[in-house]
Amino acid sequence: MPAPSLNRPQRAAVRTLSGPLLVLAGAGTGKTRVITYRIAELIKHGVKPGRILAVTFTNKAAREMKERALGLLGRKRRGASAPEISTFHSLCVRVLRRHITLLGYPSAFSIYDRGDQESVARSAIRDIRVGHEKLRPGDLLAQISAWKGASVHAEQALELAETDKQQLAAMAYERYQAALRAAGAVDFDDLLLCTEQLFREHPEARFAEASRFDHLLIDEYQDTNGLQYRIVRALAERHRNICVVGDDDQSIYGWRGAEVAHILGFANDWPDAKIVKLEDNYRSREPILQLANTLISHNSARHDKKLRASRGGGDAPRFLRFEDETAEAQAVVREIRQRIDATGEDRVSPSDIAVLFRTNEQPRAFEMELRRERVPYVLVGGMSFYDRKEVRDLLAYLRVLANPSDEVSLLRIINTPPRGIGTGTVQTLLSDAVAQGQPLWNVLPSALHDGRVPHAAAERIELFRRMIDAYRARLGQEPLGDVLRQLFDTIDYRSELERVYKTPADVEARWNSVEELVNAVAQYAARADQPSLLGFLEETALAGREDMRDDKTDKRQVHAVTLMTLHSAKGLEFPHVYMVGMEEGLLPHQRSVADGGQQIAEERRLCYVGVTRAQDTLALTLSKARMKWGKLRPAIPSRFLMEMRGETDRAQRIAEASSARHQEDAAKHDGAPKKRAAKKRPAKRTAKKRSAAKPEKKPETARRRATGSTNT
DNA sequence: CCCTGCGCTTTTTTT
DNA sequence: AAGCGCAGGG
Repeated sequence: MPAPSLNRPQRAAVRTLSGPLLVLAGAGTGKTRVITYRIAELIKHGVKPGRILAVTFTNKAAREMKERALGLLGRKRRGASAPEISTFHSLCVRVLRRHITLLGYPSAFSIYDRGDQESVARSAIRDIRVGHEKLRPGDLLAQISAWKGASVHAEQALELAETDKQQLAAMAYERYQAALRAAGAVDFDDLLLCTEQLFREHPEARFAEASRFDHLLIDEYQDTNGLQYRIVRALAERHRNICVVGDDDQSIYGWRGAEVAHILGFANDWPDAKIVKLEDNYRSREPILQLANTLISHNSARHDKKLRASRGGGDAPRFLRFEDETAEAQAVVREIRQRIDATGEDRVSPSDIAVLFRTNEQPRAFEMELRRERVPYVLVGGMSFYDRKEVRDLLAYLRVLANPSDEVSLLRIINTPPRGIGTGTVQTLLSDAVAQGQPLWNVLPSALHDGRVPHAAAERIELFRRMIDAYRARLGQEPLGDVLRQLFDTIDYRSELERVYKTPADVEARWNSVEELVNAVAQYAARADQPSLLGFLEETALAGREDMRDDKTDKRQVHAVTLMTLHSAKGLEFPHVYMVGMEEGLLPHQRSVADGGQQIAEERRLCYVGVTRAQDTLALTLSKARMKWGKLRPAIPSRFLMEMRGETDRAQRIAEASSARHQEDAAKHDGAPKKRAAKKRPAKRTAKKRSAAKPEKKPETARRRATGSTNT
């Protein structure tokens, strides 16, 4: 790796080897490079690598940083201990593995991902409903996440809840959390929440963890939430060697509880902090940076800084408008094709191109066109390997082996493949489990004596239970890969695939995933120091959204156009960027238009992040109309397009038009349920049936009702 | 118990 | 347009 020289402020940051250090750095100024060089510098000055902890935003960033830091030190050091570089979540998992029993969780706790969380959320809200005021799993999870980010536990949420919806969510939160605890499971937020609680309630554990490191470095500090902030403080208060790096203009995770106040208040938290500003942008050509600077200047509450472009020249960014999203995708993809096919200096490698968008439904049209034009592409954050149904099924088996209390996983596999244990039987057993306050797994043996469970089903359950137990017993004894292969053989998953999927090609594709999973386990077993099923599951849970580190996929990706959301693009750069769907309702997103102020500012930062990803060329595209639920809707150009060109008045008018339209939509949305309720007889009937138990939708009654149903 | 088809709802970003 | 829940037949 060539070592480009550092400029003066960068050097100053790298050479500050102790004490609190804040690096306030704009986009493309070499933030990550400062951290990497500083790690290498510390080691050169005799700090043991193992005493350094660096925290990054993604696992991918962590891997890359580790590579580079070790590269700077030369190969001979590779054998020695390495600095610890990981995400907050990985860090917390490791802490919790050592201490979580102090909090009453099993040491083999499961980590629930989004899909698992939705299952739990769904059953938590099942009968919490007042009038037409209902809660959707997604809404509940968002609210819970917001509370957890602010360290609000379930019991406190009830008191804090203000709106009716929040009241409902608070009640569901209690159930949700109870279900997780009963399953010996934690969700992603719990990883942080539990760690914070551990540090607060068990000083000896905090001391042990804080003593592992003498230097702490944190990248993307503007995106830390309250939990992360307190964990950082707990870890750094002893040695005070804390270096944080970030850019307040790139704070885009406010919805997850991130607060810019943490980076802006760093100097207050650590009064002796040294502050370094980086304002020389080495990434983007001057006209691109100009656009970005003008755009972000529309945000009022920010640390004022102007980025200087060190790369002059370059084309002015283009603004392109199309009839609809199909035309938009066609035009962009056709242009990409031409750039790839060009000869000589104009030739562009697919991997130098990125298409950035706001929401996950946008790439659909682009995928279609890219396939049609046979342009290689990678969709980042889309359906990953670990989201495939067959992989999730088999992973559920593994998770039950590791932790039989894991109810979501147990429910998923108890009749997959179908083995004659129907929903009726499962419901009976589930209510037994609830009545006895036991995990479902523990009441399975009682099925044989439970008169309500059909004899045939009870026998199937017993077979299933013994099978799982037998494999559990083999876990520590035989190689992991062998055990799993035989397990998948025993349940005859191959036949299940043949039954469900009609064409041989489908079956083959699905079976390939199964084999890939077995391979992934084998690879893990070969790589890990002390391979364990738990370790494997932990890796898949934390890195699941990323692509598997499969050589084949890696090679394909090297030559592919990147499709991703603006959020995933943070920290990356591409020579050629297309920002698509630059419309009101998408960017800024509808839900931010509703709230105005704060939220629009975050959308503006998101747009800023997008623009500053581009090195050489940038195209911003939009459609005049866009399909929504099968209907074509006219679109308003994004106010940000006007803002970045300095047309502030026009931007203002668009903002007004956009809110007006949002009001209309909201009115329509509110009116619709009335119509539906009036139109539909069946709806009335259900309402009548329930009416005996269902009073008006008052908050207090709502609480009583839903609390009552918690017991059932 | 298991499968199919119909109708209803659907509005963001992710470790 | 698509995924989910529910009803009805094998």
